[in-house]
Amino acid sequence: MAQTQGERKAETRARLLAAGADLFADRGIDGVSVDAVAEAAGRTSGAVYAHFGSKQGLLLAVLDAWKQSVLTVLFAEVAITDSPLGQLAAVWDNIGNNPDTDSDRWSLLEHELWQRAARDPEVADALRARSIESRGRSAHELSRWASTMSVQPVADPDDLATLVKALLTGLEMQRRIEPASVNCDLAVRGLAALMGMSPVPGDSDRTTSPRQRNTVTHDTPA
Amino acid sequence: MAQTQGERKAETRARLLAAGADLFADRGIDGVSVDAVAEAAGRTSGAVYAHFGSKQGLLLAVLDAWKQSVLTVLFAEVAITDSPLGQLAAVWDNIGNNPDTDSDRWSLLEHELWQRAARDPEVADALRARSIESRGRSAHELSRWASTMSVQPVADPDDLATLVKALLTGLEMQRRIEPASVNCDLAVRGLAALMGMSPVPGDSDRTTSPRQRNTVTHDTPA
DNA sequence: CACATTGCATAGTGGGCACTATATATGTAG
DNA sequence: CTACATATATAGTGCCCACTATGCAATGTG
Repeated sequence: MAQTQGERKAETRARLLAAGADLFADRGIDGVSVDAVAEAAGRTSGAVYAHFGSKQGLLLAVLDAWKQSVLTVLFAEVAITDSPLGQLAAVWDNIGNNPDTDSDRWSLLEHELWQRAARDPEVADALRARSIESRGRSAHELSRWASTMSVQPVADPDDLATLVKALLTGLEMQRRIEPASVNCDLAVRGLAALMGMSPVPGDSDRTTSPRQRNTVTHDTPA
Repeated sequence: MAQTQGERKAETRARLLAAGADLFADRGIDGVSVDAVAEAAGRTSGAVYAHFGSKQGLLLAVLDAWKQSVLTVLFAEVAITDSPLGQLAAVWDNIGNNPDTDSDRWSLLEHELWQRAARDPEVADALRARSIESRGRSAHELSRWASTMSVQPVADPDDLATLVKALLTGLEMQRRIEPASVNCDLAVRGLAALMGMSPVPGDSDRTTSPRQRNTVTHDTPA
């Protein structure tokens, strides 16, 4: 007996979710056929329909499995950095400065989902739940950070988390269109302004110069 | 002679572009067939291929025709507002606080294009050109504004324009997922921080309370 | 008034894809 | 060992859609 049926089923499900996340991020949801996902997972489309019922079901399951993964990594990276501005730089490096990494693909997938949410209430609900939860976690970390640093951010923790996420998201988008227009120093200046850290020293300061990339890796959620 | 051939051709082209922009924004590029665009324009798919060669050609033409329209309206709205914080509020109202208006649909279309640009170099080039140009205009307006107001923004005009656009884009995205988490006051606080206007008064200040909506309208570019 | 050209319509055509119906093989229970 | 249950494979089916080939009526030209 190589595997029980339950084990095989669980493995198939995990493979399909991983393949779905990968391909959806790479080629876009509409650019990927159910057969392609199944093949990438070493299965056939029959398995997808047995597990998820439809392509949409697979999509929602991918979204669900994906919760928290990016934020968890982010906090880990910030924790192992020391200077205040260096920590802001670590935030940017994780969100928007990692071409061809896991976080890069997650962010493309997030955009795919966002776009679909604009027209599909079911996806919108799922994304909203995720958004509320991750903002809560960010707000907590940000308020701890602000009191440690003795700075006065421009809004209360929850609103501050919204502003920070918005700025990072917008910068990351801009970077994809026009990489030259966005760099780490710029992101740090923007973040510092929101955190109430005035005024940021110039480029000569080494805290915002190119950093050795830390290597906390993402693991695909179960 | 009702129309010369040239007039008819020009009208068909304009109709197709308008219908394409509308439908692409509404249902997504992949969610709209060439036949649907043609029908919305009162023509048939033959006209689309005669004018643009392919669906992609139509898309690029839509992108091209769309240049500047949003920024032009934005500056007009800001110009007819008086108080400094009121002007920041006017910026947000135009970018992110207008459900079911033209600017709302433009922003959805912008996201459609952004997403496609992530996988299609031809679209990416077109978007990049648009981005550079509009940042230039914004930088100019922002630096004028900053010197008029005697404030010291957190970065030079070009970088400041990038930060402002990023923040507005991110807030607008967040608003679509979770409208309650973003309001005008929050946007004004964030913008003010980037502009170096410390510290923003609380909510009781009337400058950020609900404003009568101005009515500068978009015109579909020729 | 011949007749070329243009602008668009009409009518396919082939391919891709979401989804279904059913078969098969492997594990499971009595 | 028999009989059933389950997980996935196989083989369609019908639809949608980008794109093409061609027709045709209106416009332009001498």
